[in-house]
Amino acid sequence: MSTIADAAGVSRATLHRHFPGRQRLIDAIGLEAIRETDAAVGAIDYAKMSSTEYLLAVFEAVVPLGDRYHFLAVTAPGAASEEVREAYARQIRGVEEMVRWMARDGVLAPDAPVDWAVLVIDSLIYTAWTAVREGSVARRHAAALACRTFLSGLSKAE
Amino acid sequence: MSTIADAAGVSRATLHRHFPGRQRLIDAIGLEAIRETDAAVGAIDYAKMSSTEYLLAVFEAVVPLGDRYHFLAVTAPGAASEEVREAYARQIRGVEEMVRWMARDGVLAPDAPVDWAVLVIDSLIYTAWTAVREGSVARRHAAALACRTFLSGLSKAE
DNA sequence: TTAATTTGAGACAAATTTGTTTCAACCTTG
DNA sequence: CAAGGTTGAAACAAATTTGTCTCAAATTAA
Repeated sequence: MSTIADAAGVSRATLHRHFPGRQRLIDAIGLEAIRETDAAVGAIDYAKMSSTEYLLAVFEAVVPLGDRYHFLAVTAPGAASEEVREAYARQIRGVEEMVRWMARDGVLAPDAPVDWAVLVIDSLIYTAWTAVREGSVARRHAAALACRTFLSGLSKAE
Repeated sequence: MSTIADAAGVSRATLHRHFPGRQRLIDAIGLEAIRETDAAVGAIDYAKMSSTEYLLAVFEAVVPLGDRYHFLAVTAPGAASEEVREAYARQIRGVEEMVRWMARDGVLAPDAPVDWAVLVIDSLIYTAWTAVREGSVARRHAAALACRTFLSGLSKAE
């Protein structure tokens, strides 16, 4: 708590005033992460695009929020309330829907398991954010690189 | 510490006897994880194979150890000693060498950044282990699926 | 069997973390 | 300016975690 207060540039007392108790803080972070992710993804107008264009747009929208996403994937399941975990599960189902869309469109290989695709997308989002963070990949290239990696991998196309 | 002792089926006192202090325990876990990973990868006879065959062999060897790998990637950097972090960095450089080998062989796309490839391999190892763990992917298929995802992605080949 | 080692349970002190409260200083708003 | 509200610093109690120690029971070795 005191580390968080310091990082927020606020006293420990104030942190407790805003979020009475550790649990409340964790839940608030989780809900905020979900809210921001939903907002970013919800702003995409998927009516106008193909499923792969949508995938790219999702990467573009979510990669910059990578740490929030990661919080939900790693910390929340262990420490957040049932409510947050449920909202996160809803988000995962959203990714699943996107994968099914791509599958229906014939974009995905028929033998690619949906669950696996969802996990790979999740991890590529976090990996792309990590790569930007540590300076391995330029911010403006990260989403496209992740998208391409998901679709065609990194081997030489031929 | 008491959670770990319980999980190990051992009393808290005994845990402290074997690893005097939290730091020593974390370091011991890190070193053991590195040792096991090195052993698994070192047993591969790369002289006989192509770079992609080697990649698959590495996935086969490391995916089953996924949680150890993840410990190094997530917990160790924050809490382990400099020694462990250094050994982990050495391991990452090993992955980097493998990627360069694939690049020299012309297997990788020339515009695929090496650092990105390394990060993707890392994350696919953990993702594959996760998928097995949660039952999304059969244990015997996980490594091959991860390898294929890395090389050609999940889109329909055409 | 006997001796040596290792273990678990429990008590204990110390350190760390958490949560609360008070009060003076500092904003905001009217 | 004046009132109402928010903040940081500090002190404080309570809870949790960590680390140590002792001793009886159990395991292992001789």
